[in-house]
Amino acid sequence: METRYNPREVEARWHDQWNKNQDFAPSGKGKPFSMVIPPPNVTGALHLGHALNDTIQDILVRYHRKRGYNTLWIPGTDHAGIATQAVVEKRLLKDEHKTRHDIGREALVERIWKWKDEYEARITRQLKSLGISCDWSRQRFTLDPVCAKAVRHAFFNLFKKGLIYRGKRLVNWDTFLQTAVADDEIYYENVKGHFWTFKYPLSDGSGYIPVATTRPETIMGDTALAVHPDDERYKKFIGKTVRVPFVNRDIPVIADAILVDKEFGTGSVKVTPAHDPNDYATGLRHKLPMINILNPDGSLNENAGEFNGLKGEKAREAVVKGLEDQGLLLKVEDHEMQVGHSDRSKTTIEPYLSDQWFVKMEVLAENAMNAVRNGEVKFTPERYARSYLDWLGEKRDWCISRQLWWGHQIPIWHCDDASEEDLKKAFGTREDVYYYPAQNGGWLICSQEENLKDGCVPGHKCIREEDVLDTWFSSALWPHSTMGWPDATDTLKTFYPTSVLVTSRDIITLWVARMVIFSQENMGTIPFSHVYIHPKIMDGQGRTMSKSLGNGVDPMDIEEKYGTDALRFVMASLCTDNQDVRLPVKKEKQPDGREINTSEKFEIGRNFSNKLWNACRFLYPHLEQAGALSNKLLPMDPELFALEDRWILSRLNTTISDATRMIEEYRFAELAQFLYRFVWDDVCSSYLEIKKAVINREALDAEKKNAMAILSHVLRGVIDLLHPVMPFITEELNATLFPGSERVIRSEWPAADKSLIDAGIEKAFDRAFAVVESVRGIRGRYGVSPATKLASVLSVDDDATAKAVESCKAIITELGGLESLDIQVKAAKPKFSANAVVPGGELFIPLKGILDPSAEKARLEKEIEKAKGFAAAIEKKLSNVNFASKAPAQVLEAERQKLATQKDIVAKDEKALAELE
RNA sequence: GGGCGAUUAGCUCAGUUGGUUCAGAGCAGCUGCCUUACAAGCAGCGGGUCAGCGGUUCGAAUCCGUUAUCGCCCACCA
Repeated sequence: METRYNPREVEARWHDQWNKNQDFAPSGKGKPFSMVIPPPNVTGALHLGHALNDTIQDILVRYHRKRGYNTLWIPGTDHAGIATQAVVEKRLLKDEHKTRHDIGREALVERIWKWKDEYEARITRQLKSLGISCDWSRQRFTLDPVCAKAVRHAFFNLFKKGLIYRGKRLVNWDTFLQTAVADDEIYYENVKGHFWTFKYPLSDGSGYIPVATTRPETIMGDTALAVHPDDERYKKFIGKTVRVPFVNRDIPVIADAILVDKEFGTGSVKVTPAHDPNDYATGLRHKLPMINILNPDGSLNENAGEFNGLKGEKAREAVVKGLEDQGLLLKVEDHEMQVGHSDRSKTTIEPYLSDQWFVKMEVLAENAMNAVRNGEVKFTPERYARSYLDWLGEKRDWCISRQLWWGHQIPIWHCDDASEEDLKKAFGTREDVYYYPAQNGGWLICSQEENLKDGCVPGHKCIREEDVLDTWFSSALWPHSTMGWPDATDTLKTFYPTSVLVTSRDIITLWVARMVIFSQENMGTIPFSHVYIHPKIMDGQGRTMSKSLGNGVDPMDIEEKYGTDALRFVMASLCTDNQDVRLPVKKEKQPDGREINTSEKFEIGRNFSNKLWNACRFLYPHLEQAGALSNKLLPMDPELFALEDRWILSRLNTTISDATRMIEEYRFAELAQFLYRFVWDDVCSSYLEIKKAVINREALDAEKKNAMAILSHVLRGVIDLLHPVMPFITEELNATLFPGSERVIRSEWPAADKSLIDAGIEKAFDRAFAVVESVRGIRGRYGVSPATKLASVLSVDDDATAKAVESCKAIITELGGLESLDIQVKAAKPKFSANAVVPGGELFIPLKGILDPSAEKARLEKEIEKAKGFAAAIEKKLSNVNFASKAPAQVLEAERQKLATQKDIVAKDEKALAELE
């Protein structure tokens, strides 16, 4: 074995092995455990957030596989509609100075597919490199034929039930991409603007009502002027009409207490239902006309009269000037406001009235809420159930249409001039076609088929809807579409619903909630019973990692630098109950000249791998000598057990039960920490060091052989327990130390043997360890090298203690580097010796010529003072009547014990002080 | 504006039902070691009024209230 763990070479080998043996495929035996991967967007490469998400899932999958579950994890990627189209369009513009309209729908979509192929391949490479054990033979893409079929069927079902409708709605319009953008794809920015107050003239010429606005250019779209019903200033105008400047339309003055705040501005509001969300709601309340004054590109249209064709700031200036010319402008104030911008194009969002498709949420949302309320779907941490419920509780209809070219084209055909008879004749009793009359005449025909052929309604034109579906529509089907729904596949039968969904908090509403909804609709059941929400990784300053900030970390860089297991270990360590975790990022030049983002936080993972590796490397020849390098564990002989042997077995079994619990409870940071402690502290620092003398014996005596048997048991456990987190190194070590045994990915998860867990032994060990620490402390104080073997005397208070300590003698002499340990009841302090008070006794180490009496005096005095102070505090507490009467007996006893200990320290140190000269 | 988190050592974070030697880990710092498994290591040391204030309690990092700062989600002011 090499002196350092070499991840690259080992990882390559195990990728091959797992692949060759199809270890990631379901075993076909046992209870099912299944998951679907949250499909990464094909917009770009994976980042650290994915690494974390996928590591956690893989831990769960590998654990359950080892527990004997029939385990399936389905991988795949998401077409990410608008995001992907936007990156490809941006590139088109940059490289060729062309827009999508220059090359047309077909050519653009073709280019996006190419992009997708490139990035899907890259993402898949990254995922595989992480060692995650998905069944790659089932890899899906949200736009592939299997998923497309599911989408058509889901749409069809909802359409037939009347849960999908088409309507005019105010949407967030991206004037650059010319598409509706979802609320969550908008960010707000503070923009310095103005607040214009002008006169709204009454139609009858009797005066005006002052009104203030930040958007004067929308005035041509006004269809009412609203005031507060209780506003004395304007009460008298309610029911009258005012005249819209420029277009000379009369519009009513209405009373609306929801829209209008008496105290704000002029206390009057111009209502433009087609171009403002609040006005839109007001328009619906008062049944106002909605006049669209914008073209899709954001310029004013013919409804704007003389301003037709003007856009943005120009339009605004022209309108303000017009108002001024007519003497209507009263004042201009500076005003800062929040303006919505499209996340994709970074341009200003216009509220815009357009034809869109919606899913009715009323009933669907209620059902999905119930699933969480009644505990069918459980969130971990629990608090996240709240964001889910709050969001669904709004029951806002979901706008599912997008004016894009990349995505699932809506399976609707418009037929404007056919009669119902024509349709009946064309489609007869077909169950895969459903139609109903459109609001403004004609028919909407929905088909489960891929494409209705031209001439499907003889003599009438059927034109396919151009819009595509919101990406989340196909993502919402992911758990069952990946398993082949709507076909009744064996996979669905065996593995649906899935067991756990692992994701991050930002898509609880967008994705998690919608999966529940669609699963309930399509499958009649929930899609998963547990949702584990893991923290989000931020940079050292608490900022989201992003391309634009340049603070993102590429998992593959980390794998190369530290090893994949190291990356995975650190990912698990980050998974606390927290909502964010910070990872300080550091730029670093690589030997090849490349600059990468990395973090010192990964060192612990690499060091840990190396530690484990070296422990095994050390033991290897000795295990070989003992005949333990085999797929059969050497039997242990309990007769020969020393204290440390029983201790390490107790620790092992405690760790088994802890680790199991941690995974079951999604406490991955603790899992990583427990395993780290066990391997580093218990096995390496303690057990191996204690046993070193035995291990290094040349001859294989019974004691050594037993030690090697114990160590193989311990290593067997470590390898199995660590495997879900660190799959590569554990397979490699298993193959080395237990040749011929089953691969760790398949071997059984260990069960804790409760009979070997012994708190008494762990306590005895702790006492021995306290003595060791005293020895080390004395060495540190006097700079005595650990290589210098020391003679020592351990004075104990009574025979019982002497006997107990005798059983730990090996521990103390080995770890303390002692030449001798003379255990005596109430021993006299040897001359020139340093002392240390330990539980039940006192340790003396003669240090003639080294001991510095004055330094020793100062130390003892300090220690005495400290112990006295502490003792006084405890006495005070004990003398408190309330404490004595109310605290539980255990606590009282513990306090008395502590007091005795402190008093003991004082007595012994004082004696030592007296004997110093 | 509504909701949810966070605030503990220089940095990143633990601290599971309130028990005081329970203030911890890793990293960073300092001291000493190439002690034949591991310098990606070993041994030791220093370092924190647990954000502030108030309350409950015999007892609070832990429970309640409140303030401050930071972050996230949702809704958004004509």
